[in-house]
Amino acid sequence: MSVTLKDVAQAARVSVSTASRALTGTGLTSERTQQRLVRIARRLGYRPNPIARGLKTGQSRLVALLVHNLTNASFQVMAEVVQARLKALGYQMLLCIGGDDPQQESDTLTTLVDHRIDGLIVVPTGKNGAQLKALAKDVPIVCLVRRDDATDLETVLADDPQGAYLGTRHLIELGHKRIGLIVGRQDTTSGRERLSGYVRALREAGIARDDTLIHAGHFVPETGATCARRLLDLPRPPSAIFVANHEATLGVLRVTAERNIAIPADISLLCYEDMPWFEWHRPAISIVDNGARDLANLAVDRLLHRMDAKGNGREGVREYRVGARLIKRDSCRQIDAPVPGKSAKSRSSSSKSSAARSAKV
Amino acid sequence: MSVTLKDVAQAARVSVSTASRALTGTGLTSERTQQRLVRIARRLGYRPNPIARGLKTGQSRLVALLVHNLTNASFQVMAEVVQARLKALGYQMLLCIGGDDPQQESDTLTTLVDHRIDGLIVVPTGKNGAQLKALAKDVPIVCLVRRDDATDLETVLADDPQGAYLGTRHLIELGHKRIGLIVGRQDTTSGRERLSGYVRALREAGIARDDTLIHAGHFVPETGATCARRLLDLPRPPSAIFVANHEATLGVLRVTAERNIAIPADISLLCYEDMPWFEWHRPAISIVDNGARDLANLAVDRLLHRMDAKGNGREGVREYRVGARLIKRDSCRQIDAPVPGKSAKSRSSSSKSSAARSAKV
DNA sequence: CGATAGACTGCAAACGATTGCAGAAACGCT
DNA sequence: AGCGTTTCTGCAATCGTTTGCAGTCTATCG
Repeated sequence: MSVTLKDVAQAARVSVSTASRALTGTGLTSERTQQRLVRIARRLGYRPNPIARGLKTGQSRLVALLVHNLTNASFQVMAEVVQARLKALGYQMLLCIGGDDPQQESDTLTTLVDHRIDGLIVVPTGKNGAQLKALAKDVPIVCLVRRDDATDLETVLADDPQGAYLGTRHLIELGHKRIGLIVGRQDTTSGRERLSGYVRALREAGIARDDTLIHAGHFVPETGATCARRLLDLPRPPSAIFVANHEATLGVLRVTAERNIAIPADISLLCYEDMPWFEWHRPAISIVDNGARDLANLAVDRLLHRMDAKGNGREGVREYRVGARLIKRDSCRQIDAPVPGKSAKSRSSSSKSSAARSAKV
Repeated sequence: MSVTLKDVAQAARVSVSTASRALTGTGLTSERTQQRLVRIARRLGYRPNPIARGLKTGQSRLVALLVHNLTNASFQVMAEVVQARLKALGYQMLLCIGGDDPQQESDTLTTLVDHRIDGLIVVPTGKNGAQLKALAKDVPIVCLVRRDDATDLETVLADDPQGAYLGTRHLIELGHKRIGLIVGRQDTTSGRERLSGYVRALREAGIARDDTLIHAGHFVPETGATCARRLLDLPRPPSAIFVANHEATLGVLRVTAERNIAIPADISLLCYEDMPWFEWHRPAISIVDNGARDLANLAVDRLLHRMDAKGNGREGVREYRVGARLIKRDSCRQIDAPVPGKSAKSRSSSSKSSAARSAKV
């Protein structure tokens, strides 16, 4: 069917081994035959068979990326970045979707090593540490976004403590004193770390922590809705909500829309992790960007590094943090300074919705 | 490193060939040895090496899916569906992102066949027909969502004429007479077909086609914004907008928000292809669902079919349509019947935003 | 001019499976 | 018992590469 090395060798009247050496550029052939073979190979349209090559070399030119889903915007950009980087290097990406389910993760992992992947970037569920550790002996592995505490794998993490800190500080600087926090489950690293960043910012600003303003929950929109309602139903509702649970954002938005609460006039909103439509939304939604793109890039860097330095001793650094950054858009507003009689303009601009709110809430 | 067939054979004191036959279940071994070998293989943790197997059989157990991006929600669910189906069948999915760029598509295609993929599902750019056609001789291929007119490949398409027809009819049934259409480029199948569905519904209802209400453009949010503005700036603006260009939706939404136009009070909005947040948005956005999930499933079905019936003569059907369906949510409203003096309630509910609109538009 | 190093090249054995062919064993039949 | 079938097993080739080893050739040096 397709043209093989043998065909090229025959056409050039050399042996297969010479052809191989010339085309892989192992430098053990004379300049002249090398060039000649390259030319002939091109003319014949020779393309090496990765399967045959893989059988001999034990490499597949396949790198797998295992994420939970593709709904999460961060995973989307990670998949896109990883795929683009790898393709440029002549690798193909095997994209696997594990659904954050340990069983699926485990199955997938075994079939992946069966396929002799050359490397793996994985967002671990955290429940298959032993297996991952074992596989790491055969295949370079880099963990992404989450750490699997049962392993000592190299891990690329978002700087959630810092991100949450930056976000909270931003709100504080805008004059907010009562800041609601909607955050992820506290049995996840990101959930805990974001809470701690929030707390730190508060502490630095000398604002007392108020636990009625802090709500943790699952990574689903419903969480956002129920938490938002609780926050808004408080006797003294917050003037800003920091939704540090990406998946909860939709729920929060729905509740504010239902209650006709204007953003940012009535309440400021700061979210976590970007979505393509955030900047198209009116008001455009300010966020703390977890740096999905950078995370993916760094993960690829680290993976490539390990793939090159095959099996050399363990290195020093095993955990990398990618800086988070604040992207200010239009969903957070400056709280009127406590100086009276100067806030006429801003008040009037929000009067309509404030009225609507007091009427409905 | 890992346990090979030879190891199993040795442990069982049979030849490699017998082991192979027993484990692949080619039925040429006695029941007893078969069972024995299976047991031993399991005990030893034998897992066949797909690379070695692939070299001999010419199969890789790899199926590729080539889409334009992962931002589009339809592609996301397609990727998830395809991956899930394939995994269940013991295939791995190679996900490639071509960015709707012919050059990238072409490159990707060649490396994919290099890797001896067993099958390919592709959303074609339409510019590499010749190449696709050539590859189809070696690999089963199914086109998805778009047709490549230069080929006679089996193709799974959304029923866009019907979808657009359903959507338009829905709006007409709600009493709308002036329906703005924002649709995709007219050099794409979907762009043309959706326009035709719209026109047909209008014709059936005896509504004259008004070309000032029809805007076609690229598949980007900006298109939505500019088209929406044109529509709204019309002397007699439409009472409903049908955004039959998925990517344009964000732009439309932004413009209505900026101009404080209430949906559906001031204008009804019907979109095309679902997004996870559409039902969380307030108002929840009504859509015509293109059936991404069904499309993906059918594509997999057809591909598997071709992969089984390897190389048998061409069949009859080469084009499949997957039905679109209307999902009614809250962004389209019934236009007040032309009977006067009975519309007090609905008018009052929209009065605020109408006022705002007249003030700003 | 002969020896020797150096630079290329080819032979053949892998890699781990599948598979055609032929031999061996078991069985039934006359 | 002898023979033909049937059923199972093993040998060895094969898929397309890579690579250790040994051999050939040329050039250089004493």
